[in-house]
Amino acid sequence: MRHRGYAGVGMKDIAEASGAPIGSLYHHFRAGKVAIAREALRNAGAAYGLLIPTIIDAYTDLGEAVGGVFDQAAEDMEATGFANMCPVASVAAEVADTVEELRQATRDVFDGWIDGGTAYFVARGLDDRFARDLTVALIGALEGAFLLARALRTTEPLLAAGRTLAPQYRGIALARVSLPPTVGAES
Amino acid sequence: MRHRGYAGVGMKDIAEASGAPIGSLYHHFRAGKVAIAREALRNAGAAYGLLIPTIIDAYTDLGEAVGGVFDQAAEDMEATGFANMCPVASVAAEVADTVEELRQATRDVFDGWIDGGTAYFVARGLDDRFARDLTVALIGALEGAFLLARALRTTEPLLAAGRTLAPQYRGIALARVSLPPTVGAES
DNA sequence: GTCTATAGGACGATAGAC
DNA sequence: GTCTATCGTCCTATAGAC
Repeated sequence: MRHRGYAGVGMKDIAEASGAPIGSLYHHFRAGKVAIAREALRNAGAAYGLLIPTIIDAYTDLGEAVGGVFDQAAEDMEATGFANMCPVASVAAEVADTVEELRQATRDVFDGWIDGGTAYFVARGLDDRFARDLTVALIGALEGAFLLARALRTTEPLLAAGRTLAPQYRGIALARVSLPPTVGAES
Repeated sequence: MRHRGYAGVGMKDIAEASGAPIGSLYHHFRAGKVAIAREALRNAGAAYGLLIPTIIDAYTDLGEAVGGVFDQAAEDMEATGFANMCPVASVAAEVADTVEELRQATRDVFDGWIDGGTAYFVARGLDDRFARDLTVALIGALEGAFLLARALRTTEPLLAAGRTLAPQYRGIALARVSLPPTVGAES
């Protein structure tokens, strides 16, 4: 679904990919396709929520950390042949104006990432409001750079975002603490 | 198409919206739906290419200019009820891995915006490479913030992006020249 | 609970009268 | 060039045998 979009993937595809026949899907997800998509978004959200904090955990300087996030993203993207890096973004763009129930699911995922990231940065010693702005801007810049990189098939957008965002944070220290266990785990 | 996605809009919808019957569409666009989408992307790209430069043209300080872009975007978005601000982004996300021909069309649009924006900033006195990084990062940050804002139905992502990007550019002067006539006009 | 068969309708595309 | 009628295929969802 991250590759073909919500409207672009059929129940037949889901059945084929999961190995189960269509009837079984409707037995477990009585609400049909929307329910499956909702679950998929929830799962993807939980799985990816810790990704940014995990990368940043290796750094003690905020500038290097931010640069590291985009460098890592660029590397991964090139290694995977510019596949879709974020399992939520393309669906979010598609359903925001059309399937209100799924829009809410994507909102919950993003809210979870923002709250989790903010809590992580606060735990690392940053001010509340600063941590939240940074998290929101970081996720936004990443999603936008992913979009451009996939369309252009170049890592330039990711590298440019890193070069643009990182320098101003050089010299801001990140306190050395380990990942809090609950960060971003739930939406 | 910006609202419902490429797969989500049918030829019937296009015919209805345009007033012409389906047969006429296939007469003018022999390649069918893909050709129509390609043209729509080209048009949207040309129409929106001058948008950022137009906003920035009112400023002489780069920091205020960048802040102004995001503030303006936030205002527009709230005023339109969080409708899709960019007619290319959602389609780009959808077709990047699926319809190669349309991926190339979105690439051409983005390339045009990047080249046009870079040329604009250079005309305003910025260094080549700096201008290009700034343009790419700006477009990326905008697209990402649009995505988050539509999902969350909040202007926070746009405002946070502005607060995060703008301050480092305060004090950098933009030379006072008018818009070059060719900027971003063609892909 | 699992799975097959199929309903009912929308899809992109075409044929061909005007 | 314009438009209508329709093709064949695919869709989501369901019914019902096992």
